[in-house]
Amino acid sequence: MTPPNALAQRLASWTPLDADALRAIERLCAMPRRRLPARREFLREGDRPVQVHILLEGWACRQVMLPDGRRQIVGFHLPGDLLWSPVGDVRLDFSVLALTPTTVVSIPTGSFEPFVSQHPGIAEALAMQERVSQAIQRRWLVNLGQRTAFERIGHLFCELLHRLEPIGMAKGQGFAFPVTQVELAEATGLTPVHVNRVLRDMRLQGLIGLENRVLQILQFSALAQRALFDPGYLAP
Amino acid sequence: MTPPNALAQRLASWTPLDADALRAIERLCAMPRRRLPARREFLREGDRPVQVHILLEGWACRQVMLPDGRRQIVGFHLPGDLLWSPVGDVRLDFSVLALTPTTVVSIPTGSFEPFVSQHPGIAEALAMQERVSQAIQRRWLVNLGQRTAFERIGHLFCELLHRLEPIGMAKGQGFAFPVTQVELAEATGLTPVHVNRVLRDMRLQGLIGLENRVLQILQFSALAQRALFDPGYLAP
DNA sequence: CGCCACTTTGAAGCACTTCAACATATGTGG
DNA sequence: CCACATATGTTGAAGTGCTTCAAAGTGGCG
Repeated sequence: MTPPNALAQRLASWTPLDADALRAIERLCAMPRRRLPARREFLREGDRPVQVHILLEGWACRQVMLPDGRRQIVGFHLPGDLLWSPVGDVRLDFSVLALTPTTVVSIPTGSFEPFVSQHPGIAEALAMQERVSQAIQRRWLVNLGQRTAFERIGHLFCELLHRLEPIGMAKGQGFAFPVTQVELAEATGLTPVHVNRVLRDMRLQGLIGLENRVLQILQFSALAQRALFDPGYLAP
Repeated sequence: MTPPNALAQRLASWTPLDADALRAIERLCAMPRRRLPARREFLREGDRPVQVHILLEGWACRQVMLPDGRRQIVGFHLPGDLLWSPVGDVRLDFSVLALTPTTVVSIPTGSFEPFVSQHPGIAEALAMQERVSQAIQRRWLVNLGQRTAFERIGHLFCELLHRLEPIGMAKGQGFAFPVTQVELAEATGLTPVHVNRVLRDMRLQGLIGLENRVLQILQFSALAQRALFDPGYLAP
């Protein structure tokens, strides 16, 4: 389904990569993979994973739980995303959950580090991808802090379209959207009930279509404008 | 006032550093410094700084502005924090503003990279500090998404006490707190009016004292409990 | 078929906002 | 050093965006 080299496609979108680097990435993705069913927890808060984990196929999310059961989704992961790379003996302060059936490749740090240092182009691409991830995280903070429910959801939809396009997972203005309304609520800091009402309004206004887990953004520019979406933070 | 080597103090709190590494940090901090008055913008959204900027003295904050004037503070910077290090040609998606008079040291990338690679201990300490910064960012997201006004403010106070302690900027349970109520509102996604009322409640309940820009946490464990604060994410 | 997860809608409530006014610090120029 | 302007803090009253509670409808899957 997804081309085997989602990672190569992502990295190449940041910096041009030569054939040598692309072959190296292929080799890396040939390492032991793991397939997970939807809704399976892959990494758990408190773990100290010793490998580099990269998502190759499917959607996943990062979440933090509070002791009283409240849960916040702090990010969505798409193919080519770095789920985690160990540093020192830092513990995971979040969990990673598959949202669809996924494929993850797990690379021993001992194989990953020389690989990166031997290919400066790849190192730079990884660094840029990391910076963009951080920018996305900041933008989520702005969303939760300053935006209305409509803006939060609209902004998320615009962001996802922009992230899915370069990896070939968008068809025109639409894409497969495996996130339930409950999860959408946990990502936007709203209640599922209110998410449902906002989605209804967006549909009634002809801005989006959402059926059978497929999201169509029918009027992108109108939605982007009302959600104050500016893609500048997603691409250097 | 602040010891000249706030950076050394911070890095050493992550990994033991030998005398050689400490001398190297001294040399680094001897590079051209800049002093800024309070409320001066240091880095501006859209900039492409070419140097590594490290905060040595004073408080600063990161903020993102929306086109309609709404503003979100996405983080507070304390002495020893890395304000920015350039990667590729990524643009800043946020601004950095001094909250007190500050001292910043700006190091050319050409001097910084060899310095890091020659001292693996420092590289590791920097990497851990970076990871903790990201964990803080995630925790802020959880705050804005899931927590009540009381919990947001209480959690922030607990976090700041924990961050200020290891750099010697806390006296017992108190510390200088240069953040205005307007800024506190912009950091917590609330209105200044409501921040004021929550602070009044905290005072009336004997949890905190806040006068003349000095914050006293009078009952830390009670505040931490009511704010669901768990310091695990701040230290490995 | 029947279960369970997800979606949808209504009605009532509340945490936080908005608006407005005043009080208190902070700073600045004459 | 005072007079004035401006930033910051404080309080009240009214409004609202979102939540909470409750119930019913829909769809996928063993």
